[in-house]
Amino acid sequence: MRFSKSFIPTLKETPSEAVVKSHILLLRAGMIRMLSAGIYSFLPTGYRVIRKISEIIREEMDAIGGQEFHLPALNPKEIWEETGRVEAFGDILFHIKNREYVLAPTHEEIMTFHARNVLKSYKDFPQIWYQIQTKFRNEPRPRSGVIRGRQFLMKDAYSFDISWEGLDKSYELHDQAYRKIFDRCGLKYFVVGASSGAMGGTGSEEFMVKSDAGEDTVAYCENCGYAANVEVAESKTHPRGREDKNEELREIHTPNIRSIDELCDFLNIKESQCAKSRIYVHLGKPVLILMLGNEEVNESKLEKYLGGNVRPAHPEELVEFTGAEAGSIGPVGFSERSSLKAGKGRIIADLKLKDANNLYSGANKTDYHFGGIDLTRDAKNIEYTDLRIVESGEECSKCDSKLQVFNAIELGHIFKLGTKYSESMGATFLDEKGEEHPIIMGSYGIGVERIMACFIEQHNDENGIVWDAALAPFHVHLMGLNLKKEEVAKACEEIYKNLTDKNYEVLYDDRIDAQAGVKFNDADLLGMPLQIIVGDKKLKSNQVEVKIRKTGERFDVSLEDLSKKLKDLFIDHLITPQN
RNA sequence: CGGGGUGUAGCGCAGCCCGGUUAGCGCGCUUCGUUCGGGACGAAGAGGUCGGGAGUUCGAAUCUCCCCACCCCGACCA
Repeated sequence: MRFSKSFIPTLKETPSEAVVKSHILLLRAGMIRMLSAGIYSFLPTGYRVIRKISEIIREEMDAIGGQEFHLPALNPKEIWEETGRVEAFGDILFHIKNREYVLAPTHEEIMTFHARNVLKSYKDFPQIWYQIQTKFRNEPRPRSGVIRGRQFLMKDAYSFDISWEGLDKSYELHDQAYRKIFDRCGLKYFVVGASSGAMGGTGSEEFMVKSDAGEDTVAYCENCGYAANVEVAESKTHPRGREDKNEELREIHTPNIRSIDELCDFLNIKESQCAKSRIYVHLGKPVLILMLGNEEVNESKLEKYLGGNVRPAHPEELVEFTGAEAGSIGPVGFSERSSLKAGKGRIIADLKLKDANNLYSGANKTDYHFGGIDLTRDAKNIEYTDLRIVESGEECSKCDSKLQVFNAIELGHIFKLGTKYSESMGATFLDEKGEEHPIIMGSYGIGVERIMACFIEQHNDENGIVWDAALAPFHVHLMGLNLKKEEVAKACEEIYKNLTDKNYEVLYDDRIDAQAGVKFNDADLLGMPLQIIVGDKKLKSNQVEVKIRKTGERFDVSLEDLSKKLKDLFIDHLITPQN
């Protein structure tokens, strides 16, 4: 490709809307442009990268027996109503105004629709169906360039099995395929256990890349490799325990004290002497959650424990359920009180509070707290479970090392869906005995643009992007300096033809009026793995210069040796070592 | 959806508080010349509904109100 004939609008300055590195570099390198918030156009160079990523994904999906589909993004709304997901997605789902269509945010329904019409016999299984296709999600706040958009490319795959063992196998195949895909793309990633959230299902793993631009928070143990989304992450819990001298329960007047901090200041006590209460509503009933000190409730863990969605109680409900306003709520007398109005109120406490005594907590009377609370004496039937959000530096639950907690970008997610969609949509098969069963499904996604963005996040320097050969828009960036000199132009044309004939993808900077510095800077910004620099001085001794973008290493090569040298370089140096 | 911020030429910005010739600057772009291995120099040019609408005023980029877009933090994130 000739630079002078290409649309590669590089930018010298950083556009003001870009904050994260990959976004800045994608814009500056002329690979993407924003059309609207969270909606990006891929320019030719950027789209070449997308195609390379897609091709790697195809090869690995095909290798596990996947069959590629291309489903419509425009979907009849009624299919989405079969599974109740029009409501579940809410405002995230784009609706078409002048016909009853929605823009698909994912494709479980459509794949299940096709499966139920065709996969009728146990002999038809297993199946793996996938596509690489545009998804639409009305994100309230798109951000970080292509990392979170309203329209994005996703490789989504779906497995159909007749047994749970079959699902395990399909899931395992995807796990292996995903590792190969991310390895081939040159990404450093790790795999975490995750909450399956509203997708429903029985198990899931996320493929994550550590990044400050990430929107997920994960806990990771370097020592044993334990990794989990903080939604589900566990650490070694040490209950605060009991103090020897057991105090009497006593009421304390605490005017205008609302927070644990204020309570500690007011009574001159430590956080570890306090139990914070939060009221959640689960299936219409109040549940009191007790946390040690100022620790936050992990709502994902709570939902998992209770089974079903929870929401924090509204201020009016607090008074109704407890008789007190926020800040004065506590476990003592809660169950008895709420039994009058809304059914027996459960109390669920974090494991750190297991059987603790001498605690301070709200008295369920505004502006009053209790001191000397003994959870084994003063509140009945407390359930204990892990409800904390893991923090950096806590002990790993699997070994004795310390956990790190950091942000990460989710690249891929694999789910064991089970029968959620097949049951609601009536996708069944007949087994050998002629009995009907719902198909057992899995669902597996990869964010294609995110691979590109994450790669750039991990492979850049102050001058620009540093591509590996696998994803680079071109293998070689050929530069002719001062092309007004005939011998330079002639040599460049020969090299260009020669390398192109050998199936190298060459970007030839043939701009006549661009200065050397401009070409060097654009080449570093665009970041092809190899640069070939042709200048008149070295050409006099029949040599050109080769520069390895990644290392900055440069050396002279004679024209005759050039293609052999390139071959060696591509084999030896230009693929990032895998995980 | 809550909080904060920005919107002036393709890009980056100044001007706005305190209204007043023809709205500036750097980069980029066009033409000519010189240069030619790390974003060169000189000269001459082109390019603007100052985000949109309404209002105040003799006069609005500037003041007021409404709307829109975009960014950041939070909430949300199947």
